[in-house]
Amino acid sequence: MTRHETLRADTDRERILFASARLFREYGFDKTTVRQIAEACNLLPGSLHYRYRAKEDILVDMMRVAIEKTIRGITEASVTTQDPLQQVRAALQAHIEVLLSGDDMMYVLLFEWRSLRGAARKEMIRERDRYERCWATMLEALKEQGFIRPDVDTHLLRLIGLGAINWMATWYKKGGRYSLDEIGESLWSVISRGILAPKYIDMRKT
Amino acid sequence: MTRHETLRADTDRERILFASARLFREYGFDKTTVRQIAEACNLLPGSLHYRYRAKEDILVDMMRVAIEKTIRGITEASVTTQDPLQQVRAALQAHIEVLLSGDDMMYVLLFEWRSLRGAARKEMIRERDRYERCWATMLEALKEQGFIRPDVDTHLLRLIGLGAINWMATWYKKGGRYSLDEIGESLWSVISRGILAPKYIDMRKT
DNA sequence: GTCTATACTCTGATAGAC
DNA sequence: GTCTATCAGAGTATAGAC
Repeated sequence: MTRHETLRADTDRERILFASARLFREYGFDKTTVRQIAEACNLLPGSLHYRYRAKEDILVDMMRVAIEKTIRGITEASVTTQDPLQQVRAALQAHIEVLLSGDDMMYVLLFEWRSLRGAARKEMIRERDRYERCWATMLEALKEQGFIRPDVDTHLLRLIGLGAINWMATWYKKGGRYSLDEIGESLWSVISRGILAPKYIDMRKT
Repeated sequence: MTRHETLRADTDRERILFASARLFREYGFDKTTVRQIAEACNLLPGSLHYRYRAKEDILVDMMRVAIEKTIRGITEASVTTQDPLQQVRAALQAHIEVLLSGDDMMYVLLFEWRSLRGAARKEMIRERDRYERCWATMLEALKEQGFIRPDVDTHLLRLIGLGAINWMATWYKKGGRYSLDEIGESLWSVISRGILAPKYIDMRKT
């Protein structure tokens, strides 16, 4: 396959994924028909079938892209500083921004994994675990270094924190009452005061 | 309608709602067929249709029951004490317990409202707002009385806190690593330290 | 109130011409 | 690679006997 073909393929793939993501988000995976998807891509159903043999294949491919984007987001954000606290702060903000910046695939990733069955679902659960392990590693390191109070269970903390962020996808509206920065700062304000050892609380930057 | 008929109707209604909730949770609303529901209730599709004219009607009725249960849960919990901090603590635990105690309808309430369209969806949004206003009232009162630091935005706090709880429905497993009490205590530990004015932090009971 | 039987629509997926 | 045409099956909802 030549470089040109690769680029074309990526373009087509992305056009299908973006259009599908918008539809899956608005109507849900089950209520979206392959005819709708094809129409949104200016393709006929038969042509779409040539790219993706089944509707579920589109969903799986979309989720792979979305989770990769999320992992890349928090990874790149957290390497911009050496300060362990700032790394977590940056990763938190990155997760919020990747999730809420308007990419419908992120929304689909969170709420449509139930539409997957069998092997595809297992694969996505593995991918999600891979993402969560990034957080587990960060938080455990922070605790070992004494930043986090000993009585805090980092596993539960991760579930609570990521839950608060993921749920934002249900209420955040672009251009609404809060900016992404305000949201991130509020969350960090609560969580950092809630979990840090006393001597570090005043070291937080917002 | 006699008392006997009322009870019968409620019983039938509940049988249908419980069975539907289990199916909606397991397969999703869209993938659940009316034939499946009827079979799970030991009814034939025609008989089920006599009770509920459309599948969506079952979902709406179920959500009404679930949201009423939630509101009753936090209301009854918060009146057991006069201490404003303990009221919020109790309401928080009540929300966790109502949500995670195993009632499939609660799960459906959280994740299937997207399957509603038009008037039904609007009604559910109103109901959800009614519930959230209970929290808004509690939190604003707490702030006015000086328990919560002035820089905390109670609206955002509510969204963050309820998000953390609601997301628990995606990961909590009965009999798993954490009990409902542990989960509630961890969340309260983080949030209370995170938002309370300094002089109240040591007044918290866990 | 409950059942049998079915109408009618739309779905995902495919076959095969071009 | 893209299109036309169509399949087999599943979906909701209903009509009408009992």
